[in-house]
Amino acid sequence: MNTPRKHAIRPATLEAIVEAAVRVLNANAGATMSEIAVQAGVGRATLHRHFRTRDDLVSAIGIRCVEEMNAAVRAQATAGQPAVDRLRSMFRAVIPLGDRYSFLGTDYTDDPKVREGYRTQLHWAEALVEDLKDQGDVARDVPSPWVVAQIDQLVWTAWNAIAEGYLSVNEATDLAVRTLTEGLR
Amino acid sequence: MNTPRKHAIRPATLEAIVEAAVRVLNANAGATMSEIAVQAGVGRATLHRHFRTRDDLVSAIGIRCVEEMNAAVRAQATAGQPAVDRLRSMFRAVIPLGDRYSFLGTDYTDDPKVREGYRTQLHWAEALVEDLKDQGDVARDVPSPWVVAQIDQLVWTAWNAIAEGYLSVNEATDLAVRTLTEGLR
DNA sequence: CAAATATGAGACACTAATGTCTCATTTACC
DNA sequence: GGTAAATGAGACATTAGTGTCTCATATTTG
Repeated sequence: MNTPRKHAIRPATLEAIVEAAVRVLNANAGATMSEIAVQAGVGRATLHRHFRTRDDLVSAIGIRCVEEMNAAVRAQATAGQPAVDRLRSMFRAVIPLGDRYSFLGTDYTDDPKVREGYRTQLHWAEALVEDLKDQGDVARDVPSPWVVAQIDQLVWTAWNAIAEGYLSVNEATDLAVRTLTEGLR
Repeated sequence: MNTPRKHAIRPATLEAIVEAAVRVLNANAGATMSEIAVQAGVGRATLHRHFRTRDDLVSAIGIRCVEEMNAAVRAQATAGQPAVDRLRSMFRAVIPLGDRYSFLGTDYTDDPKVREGYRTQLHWAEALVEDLKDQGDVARDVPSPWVVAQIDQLVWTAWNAIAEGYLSVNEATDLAVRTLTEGLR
């Protein structure tokens, strides 16, 4: 029987836990189960019922975040477009998830699924950079890891700008593309 | 009497502790006093002798790092030069300290001295950005916080590139300036 | 409404880290 | 070389977090 009869989780409870965990762990990687429980508005025991150990919870959050990112990218991945447009689409999709993203950097999990998802993103980015170079949007003499790192950082910078309220999503997206290709001059 | 008679610290011991703490805390913000002691090659008790609590140690490291950064910037700050050259000098001085720098982001201390040092850096960067705009190296329509964030991120990216061995300090510095002003096209 | 079950609250044992202390040993300095 | 002080090693109490369990309550489902 695949359906557990006891302690199935209520959707609302799961939602509350996951959202709180993302938020709290993002603010403080060393956050405690109690803090997460309080922020989620559930009992600490409920956390342990559905995520037996703290590591289980962190892993689950990691998997969820990385899958969200990949899903967002995949949803925007239209093959025919020019590379710059795909870059813009990618930024557009990923920037609003900046908070989920930063979690992955800080609280790195050793979970193989997270690692795999991360590798998927990396390959995606590398392929995109290659296309950008092919189309002359990025100079050939710039090392690809530098470009990938720059894209990564721009997502974070853009999300921050939005969070701090001085740019809209669209403005931040455009500025990210512009910063990468043309620079700020 | 300002000179403590008992438990003055030996320069070599202090050096070992500080270096180990920077290294270890950078790799893992939640590192334990034991880990730091082991890495420093000193007894755990010695750590507590000179830094009564863990917070004291973290604060001290934070202060030291931020002061190192400010000193490096100050040493390079020649007033007469064009803004771009000052940007390059700043990168040149700060990039090799990337590991000290990243510590400040992760393991944020509430210590007022750290905050103050951080603010100093921020003002410095803001003034530089203003000059860059005046001289046409950065477009006026780009929000200054974006530029400052970009500079910050570039320091980290450049340090990473050096740490991973695919760029030299000079190459990374040049590429950082180029990325900021001209972009990667 | 009634039965089933997910949740909340709290008690509990266990572990890991912190911070204090003592004492023997090593190091620096005169 | 001798003295004073810094260090290392380890014992110790204390604290904070984890993970388990139980039982009463709230919620869903039929």
